[in-house]
Amino acid sequence: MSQKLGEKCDISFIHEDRVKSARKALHDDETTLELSDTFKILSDPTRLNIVLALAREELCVCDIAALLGMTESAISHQLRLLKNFRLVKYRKNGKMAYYSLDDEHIEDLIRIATRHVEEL
Amino acid sequence: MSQKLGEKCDISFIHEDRVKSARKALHDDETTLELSDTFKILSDPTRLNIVLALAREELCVCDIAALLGMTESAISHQLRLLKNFRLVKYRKNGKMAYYSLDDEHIEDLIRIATRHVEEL
DNA sequence: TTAATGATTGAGCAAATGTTCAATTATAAT
DNA sequence: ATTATAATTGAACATTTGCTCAATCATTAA
Repeated sequence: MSQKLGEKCDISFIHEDRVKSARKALHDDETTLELSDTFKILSDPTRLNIVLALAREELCVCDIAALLGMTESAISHQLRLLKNFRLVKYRKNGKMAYYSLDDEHIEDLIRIATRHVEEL
Repeated sequence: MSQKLGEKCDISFIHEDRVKSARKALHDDETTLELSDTFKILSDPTRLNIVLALAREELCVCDIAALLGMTESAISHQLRLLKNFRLVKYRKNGKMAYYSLDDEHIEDLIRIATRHVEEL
């Protein structure tokens, strides 16, 4: 995120004032990365469906696989990502692993995005 | 998204009631895809920065490249994606292309996500 | 007209992604 | 003990992604 002054775009900063102003709208690099990662975790249809399902019901891997018509393996891989991201949690009961949502804000995020999509 | 009943997970639908309930939380396939695409467009740090910058200021490609310390080519490629997604618009003036945000809701989305990230 | 410059484009490439498949673990049932 | 099954894991694979580089377009300046 370093700016090279006037190497290209040589009328050295075509709009220096605007660029300065725009810079204030950006976040620091770490926050930016966390932000984009938040969007990334929801950017896959399978994961999005898993999150939506778990927002309503506690389900085992088998349930989710049946619900989405996918293999348990594929679901398990995605659940690991969601778990690492602390979006879902699980409890073990015998052979089964019961997953549920572990985040209050993500539903708001999806709701806003849904509204956005519907207004097209 | 087709469900194969009882092929695997053979106690045929471990929790049929819950799966049925969870299914109601899902969207149709097309909406799901549009939703995940909405998140995907914001899932890259460069695009996220571009959107945040254009939310505050109208900028030319050159400005954005300088702001983010990247080549005009890289920025132009990302702008094309954002333009196709109707998140940004542009006007031409001579050699320059002035880009600006073309979406009211996306800022809300980023704001909610920012709040989410800050609460970790 | 010629040269210079902002912007766009396409090919190429390395890295990341999402699934399948097979192997493995852990628990329950016989 | 043996078998069956829910779940996890790692390797392999094709696809997608985001960038660079070079070429090109479009407009302005000389």
